[in-house]
Amino acid sequence: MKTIQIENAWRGAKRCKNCAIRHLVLFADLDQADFDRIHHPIDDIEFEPGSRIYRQGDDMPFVYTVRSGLVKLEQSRPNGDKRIVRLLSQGDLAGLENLSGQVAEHDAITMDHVKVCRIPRSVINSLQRDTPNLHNALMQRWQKALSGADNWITRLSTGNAKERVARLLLLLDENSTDDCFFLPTREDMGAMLGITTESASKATAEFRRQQWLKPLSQNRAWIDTTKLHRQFD
Amino acid sequence: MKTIQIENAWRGAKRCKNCAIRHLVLFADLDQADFDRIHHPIDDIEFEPGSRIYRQGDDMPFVYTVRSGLVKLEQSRPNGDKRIVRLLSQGDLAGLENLSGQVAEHDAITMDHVKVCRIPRSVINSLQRDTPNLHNALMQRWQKALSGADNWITRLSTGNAKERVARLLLLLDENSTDDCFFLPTREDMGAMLGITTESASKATAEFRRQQWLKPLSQNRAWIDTTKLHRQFD
DNA sequence: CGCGCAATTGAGTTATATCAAATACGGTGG
DNA sequence: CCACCGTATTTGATATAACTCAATTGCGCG
Repeated sequence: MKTIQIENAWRGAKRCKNCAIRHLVLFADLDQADFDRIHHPIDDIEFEPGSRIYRQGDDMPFVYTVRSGLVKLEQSRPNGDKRIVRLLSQGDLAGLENLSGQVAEHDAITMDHVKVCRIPRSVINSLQRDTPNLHNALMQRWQKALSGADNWITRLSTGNAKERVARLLLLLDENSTDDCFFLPTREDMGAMLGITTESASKATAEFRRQQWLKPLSQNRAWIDTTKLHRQFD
Repeated sequence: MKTIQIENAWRGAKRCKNCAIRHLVLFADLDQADFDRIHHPIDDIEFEPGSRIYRQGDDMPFVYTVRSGLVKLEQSRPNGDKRIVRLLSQGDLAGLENLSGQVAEHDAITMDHVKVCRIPRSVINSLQRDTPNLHNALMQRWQKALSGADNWITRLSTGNAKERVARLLLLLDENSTDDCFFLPTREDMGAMLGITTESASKATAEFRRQQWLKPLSQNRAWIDTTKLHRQFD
């Protein structure tokens, strides 16, 4: 469990410019000259569900681009229980705070099977000097993260338990490209919403009875967005 | 009520470089040449308590540096009630999202008597091209805002009502340069913590009975940080 | 088939929201 | 300076929602 496989070590990032999801990632607007400036390896890494990408307090000279799957950022409280403060999916950056040399503020843990690119801080910093486009891309990530954090408070940490679960499902559904989406464990729901595992379970169970939520395969589900939205948002 | 006074219109920002709190603000590391590049007015504005600096949805070509006082950023929920998602104090930036041309995501409302500098987006954007120091300063603001948002979730939106109030008081105390700090209304406490006004009131009243909290003048208070921390954090 | 973990369900307890009333406070005008 | 008014705060009683604890069910995997 929680093994890490390094698939490809791209010495010099020769294949970054052919990346299938390059339009989504930090390097979207880089040109050939920019890629030539990358002199440190960008590694392509896969994680199985439940792996820890990095740990709160780690001093790591990397940021991670999520290529596929879902990653949770969670903080531990002094009493030991954890609160999930953000979800990352395709195109998002994990470990932004590492860019300015600060230690990681969260545990980053995969919920799915996850593929990431591990980008050395030095690559970002050296590119920043020469490529204004990277600045814009970075600023957009900051902005998206911050606006997501605000939403997390307003939508997921406000109202009663059923409302919160409903809004979480709607959020997961919105962010999914598919017509179904990843359904977290009840424990993770609780840690995201600031409610207990049992309360999360009771809410999802009721939604299923109402036919507003239909579990499909393992960890995947579909929701009737119209009905859920009308009831709770 | 809610009047706005423009104190000084600094055509060209001639006095920015003599700003008393320049070491705290976005322009900390700018040099003479940088200041010479500022060709749009940076206005110094004062607000009385309860004024709205900008409104959710506004498309404003400005960011605001808080020079003194306390500003709350709040979002309205569809049902009409509001949730405060962040507090800004000296040196913080309000309206960061305006930099990338997006509309304001919050109402920005003063809790105190507040002084801000209103900086046109164009000033930031043109300086960004030439001064890498500004980039670093901006990135630090993004990072601080994001880390504050995470704390907001982990510390202020988790646990029971008394814990939340205690942690809010501790946070306000930490951020205060003084040995006393600004004590929000119970309604604002509720909007920050996701609890009702009455619950916020009951918690603060009990803390006062326990002598852990001592109101001083209007809106100002002192806490026994050791005792509060031992009890609730 | 049975094991282990996650999810569900239920009963009992506690905390918080709700509603209503009383009190304190600051500001205003006489 | 004092009386009054509106607002914020405090307090209490009750209803409701969430938590806690425990037991049961469901499910995937070996």
